[in-house]
Amino acid sequence: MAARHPTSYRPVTPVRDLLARSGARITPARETVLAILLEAPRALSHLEVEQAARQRGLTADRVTLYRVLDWLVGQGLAHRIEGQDRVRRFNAEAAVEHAHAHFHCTRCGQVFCLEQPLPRHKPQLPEGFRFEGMELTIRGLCPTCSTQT
Amino acid sequence: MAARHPTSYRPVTPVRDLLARSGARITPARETVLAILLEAPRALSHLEVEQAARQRGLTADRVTLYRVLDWLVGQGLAHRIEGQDRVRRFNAEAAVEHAHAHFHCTRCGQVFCLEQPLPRHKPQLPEGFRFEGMELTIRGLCPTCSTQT
DNA sequence: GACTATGATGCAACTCAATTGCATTTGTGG
DNA sequence: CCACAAATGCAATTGAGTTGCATCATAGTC
Ligand SMILES: [Mn+2]
Ligand SMILES: [Mn+2]
Ligand SMILES: [Zn+2]
Ligand SMILES: [Zn+2]
Repeated sequence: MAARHPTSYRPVTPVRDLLARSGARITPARETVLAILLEAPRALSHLEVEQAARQRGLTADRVTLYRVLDWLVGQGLAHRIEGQDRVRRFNAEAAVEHAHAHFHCTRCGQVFCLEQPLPRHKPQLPEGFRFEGMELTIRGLCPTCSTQT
Repeated sequence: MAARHPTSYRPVTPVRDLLARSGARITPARETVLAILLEAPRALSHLEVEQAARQRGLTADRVTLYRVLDWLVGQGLAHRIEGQDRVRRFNAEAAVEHAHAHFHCTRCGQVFCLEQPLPRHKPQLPEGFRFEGMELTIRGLCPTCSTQT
């Protein structure tokens, strides 16, 4: 409920709401990073998250951002895409389940989430293998890069 | 054709044959690495290749192995799988086209090539995106790891 | 078989994302 | 407001992969 003291008042944003469900602490770093991921049109690298965080006035250490990103993934609030360039990228888990493919631009490195759903059925695996999840990544050129020399 | 001098005789193995087609030089490092990849039952990391190479008596530098692996990929003689652990793994391009999925064990890190073919059709992409290729990686536990505590 | 040009290798230093250990700070339930 | 677990900051470290440049070896030519 709203506090009486204006200085302690903080609106319950959707972001804080999402974080609250985890039962863990709501910290500025977690709030800011999740907000960034939710608003991003594509998956962001740690570096991109760091820059966006600075723009929002967050002065968190690089390591904290790494830890926040990992934590968000662990909470199911974000997912992680492994690029072809050894850089991990993240975006918020949309309300819709994470069952979409990703597009990795081989020129600029950007990663886009595609509408393209993954094959719905679990793939046939040889005897003894246990399924956990799958990732479909398409390589190619993004609209910007494909129109350049 | 076979040389007359036994000391200079070298059999034309399938490996040398494959390398010869590239038009580039046939070197011990290239021969050994390609042989290793061809015989491997799964995709190997640079480190695994290095160890296998040592066992075969090849004393090549780490950097050379990196360069050989890249070169093999460039020649279409091998393909590269990007793991979830920021480690690249390689295996020889089978005679059959490389259109199979890979399985990445989340416990031991091993990568297996699956029979499972990729979706044959190019996926539908939003306007402006250009397709180059795709990679389907399944996460889970390998037979060995799935039977352990 | 020796000669040579060019492509391959060795070596050391470097890059860069990500991780770890530990001291300090901070969010939150009571 | 307090206590304490949880989160953060900082510095050092890891580990895969890359780069520049000097040296060496393959394969074509004589
Ligand atoms: Mn996504
Ligand atoms: Mn394969
Ligand atoms: Zn691009
Ligand atoms: Zn395993």
